[in-house]
Amino acid sequence: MGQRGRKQGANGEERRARLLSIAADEFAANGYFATKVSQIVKKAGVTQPTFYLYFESKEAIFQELITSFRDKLSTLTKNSKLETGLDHHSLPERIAVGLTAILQFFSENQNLTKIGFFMSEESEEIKNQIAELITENLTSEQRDGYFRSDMDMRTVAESLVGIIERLTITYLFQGKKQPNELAKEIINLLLYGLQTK
Amino acid sequence: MGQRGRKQGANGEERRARLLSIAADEFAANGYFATKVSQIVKKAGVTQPTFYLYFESKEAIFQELITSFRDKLSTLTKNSKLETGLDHHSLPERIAVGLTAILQFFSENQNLTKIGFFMSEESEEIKNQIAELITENLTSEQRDGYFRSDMDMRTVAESLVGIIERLTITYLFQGKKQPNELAKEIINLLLYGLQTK
Amino acid sequence: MGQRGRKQGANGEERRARLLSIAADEFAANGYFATKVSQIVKKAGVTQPTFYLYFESKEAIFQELITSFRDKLSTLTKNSKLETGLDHHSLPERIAVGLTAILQFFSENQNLTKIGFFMSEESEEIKNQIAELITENLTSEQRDGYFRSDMDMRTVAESLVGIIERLTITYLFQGKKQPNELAKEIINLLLYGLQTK
Amino acid sequence: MGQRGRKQGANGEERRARLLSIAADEFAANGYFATKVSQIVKKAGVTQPTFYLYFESKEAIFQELITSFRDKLSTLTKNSKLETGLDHHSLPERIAVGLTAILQFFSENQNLTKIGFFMSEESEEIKNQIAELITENLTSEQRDGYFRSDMDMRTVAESLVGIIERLTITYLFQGKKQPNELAKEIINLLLYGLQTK
DNA sequence: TATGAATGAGCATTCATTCAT
DNA sequence: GATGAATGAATGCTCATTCAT
Repeated sequence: MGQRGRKQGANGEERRARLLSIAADEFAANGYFATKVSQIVKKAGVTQPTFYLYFESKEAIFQELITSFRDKLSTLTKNSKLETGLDHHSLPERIAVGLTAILQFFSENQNLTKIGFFMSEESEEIKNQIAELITENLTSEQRDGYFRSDMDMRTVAESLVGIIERLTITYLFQGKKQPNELAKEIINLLLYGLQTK
Repeated sequence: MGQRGRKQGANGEERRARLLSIAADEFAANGYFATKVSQIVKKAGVTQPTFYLYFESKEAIFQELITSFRDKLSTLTKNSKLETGLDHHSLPERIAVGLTAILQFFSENQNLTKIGFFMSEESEEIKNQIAELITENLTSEQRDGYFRSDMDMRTVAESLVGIIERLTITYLFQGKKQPNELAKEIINLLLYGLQTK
Repeated sequence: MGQRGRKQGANGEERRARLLSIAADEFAANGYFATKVSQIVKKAGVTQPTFYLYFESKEAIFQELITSFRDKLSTLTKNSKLETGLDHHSLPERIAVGLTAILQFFSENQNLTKIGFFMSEESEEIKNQIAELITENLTSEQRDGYFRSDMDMRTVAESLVGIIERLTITYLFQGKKQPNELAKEIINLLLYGLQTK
Repeated sequence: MGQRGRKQGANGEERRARLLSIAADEFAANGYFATKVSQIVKKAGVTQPTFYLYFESKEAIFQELITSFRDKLSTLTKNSKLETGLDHHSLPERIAVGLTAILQFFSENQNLTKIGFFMSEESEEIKNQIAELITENLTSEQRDGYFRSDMDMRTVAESLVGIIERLTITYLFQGKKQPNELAKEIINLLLYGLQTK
């Protein structure tokens, strides 16, 4: 036997997944344009035509990564909505749960996050979508009396997105802080502010 | 006569500035890779060799734009440092001054801001630099007792940078809010937080 | 059961014929180069390796179609030779018989005719061969006194081939005229000409 | 001086014309698909980008050749219309003038003729257009009493086109007959037919 | 100072064909 | 007999950059 001329256990699905993963590495490292199909296939140990066996085009594989990111993030964001009837004491830690999950996802999927959140033309759109979802959650929570009533929750949501994206890069991706730590700090800042007590 | 084949009053300096400005338009609109030197010169009404008379390369003109952005932003950020001895009442509006100036600059230089803040490989570096400067300011201000002492000012600075970048795109560039309005909202959020009073 | 993954009753011969027929469709519709083996097999519901089980190559299947056309046409042309001893009255309709048979064949085998007569590199050769055969017939018939003796029968034969090919496309393939009608018109023109009587 | 790195006297227009001419050679010899841009530029002694300096694409240069052929042929065909009031004696030689001009054009532009008349997807369209123009001429001439009134002139026109295309290939392009000879023979056949007098 | 003309180097994509099973 | 998977070898086209003038 010996699998001559073929990578160990490389059936179609695996090959596809492997290409997708390597493509994510490359796109994340070099950006869309500087990433060459030739590099991807080289690292995957296949030839160029094989690439086109699994993906329509370079653009298509990139889109697939983005869509994957967007879908997962959407779900996580929707799931982070607070239930009603919480008492104010438990609020911070309840919020932390959803935020930690999102940061955890970013932490575990750095390449995907870089691509979807920072390098694609759709990044803005994705962030807008997330901000929109967060706005819905916050507004609803504001009505439940969890937050000050004199603030525009869309602005808060956009700010939160900005904070998340920035701290994700500077702390999470650098391994300087853990998702739950970061979540707590963000919440601490956003709930109580900087003012001297 | 005498000006045939040449734009009215297009001496070297003007031509250079014109190229730089058009390049900023193009880079901001299409990104680095999708912007072609051929497009820039076409819009500028000059030939390709002329472009290389003024700029070393496509990369070089891009860098020049970035450097210009970085320098101006650095200066503004440094200038936003608070003087000592302020009383707590005037704090918010004093902070707003510097922040407004920065947002004003972004608002008036959208192309440059897009390029320097959102599309270049140096964007991270620039934001880090800004965050560093802000951290210094905040830490100093914290020591002056303006802010809670139990918060890591680097994290706050990074958060602030994130908020600024996000609101710049979603509100400032859309013309939805003015620099000073936005500055106030940001400060309001960061000083007092979301908690129900 | 037992036929799973295989078209009902698709034994080797049938499958081969099916591929041949579909290939004829495709070649006739799109030409040699624009026809892809992948298309042919897709329409035939088989895989590419199966194609190569029945045919040496894309070129080979094309050649087989051409050869088939050429052989059938040769036979028909040879059969259209007039017998000796005809009287001049019956001449036109006797000629019409052979010509009709050829046009009938074209009409019933449009794909094959397009391929063999109009799209292959051998088309010229095929037409030459037909012209040669017709020349023999005409010359023989000229010797029998059926035609003017002052005309070069090779030129006439080539002209006839030209007329046939043109009217085949413009009338026969469009369904505008029937083989026997067309035959009569051609003969009418070639025998009596355009001159005002 | 010495024109180093540049072909003798190769300004833009000449280069373009040279490429066009070589492309005509190649297309005529090998067909559209088998002709590679790389071959054309090699024979022209330029690089591939130079090709794209003058032509949008391989398709575009091919179309330019076809359009050129079509336009010239259209003009010649229109010019071949007979004036009214000719007496029947001079008819044949008057017809011969226009036909000779067309054949002369084919003879002097073999490559262009091959491409436009025999190898392009538009060939049918071009022939139809020519047949249409000829039909107009013939019908008008028929009304002037030059031709039998019981024949459908569209059919005759198509037949004439068929004859012309065939004899062009077999006699003209082979150098076996001159345009005027061929014109006379065609007219002789079409006017008087094959019948024994 | 300015340009018409040219190119080196590269890239995404295609397709007929072939193994190993 | 049949196929899932793979590829060798091209090919059209692009673009930043540079001469010769």
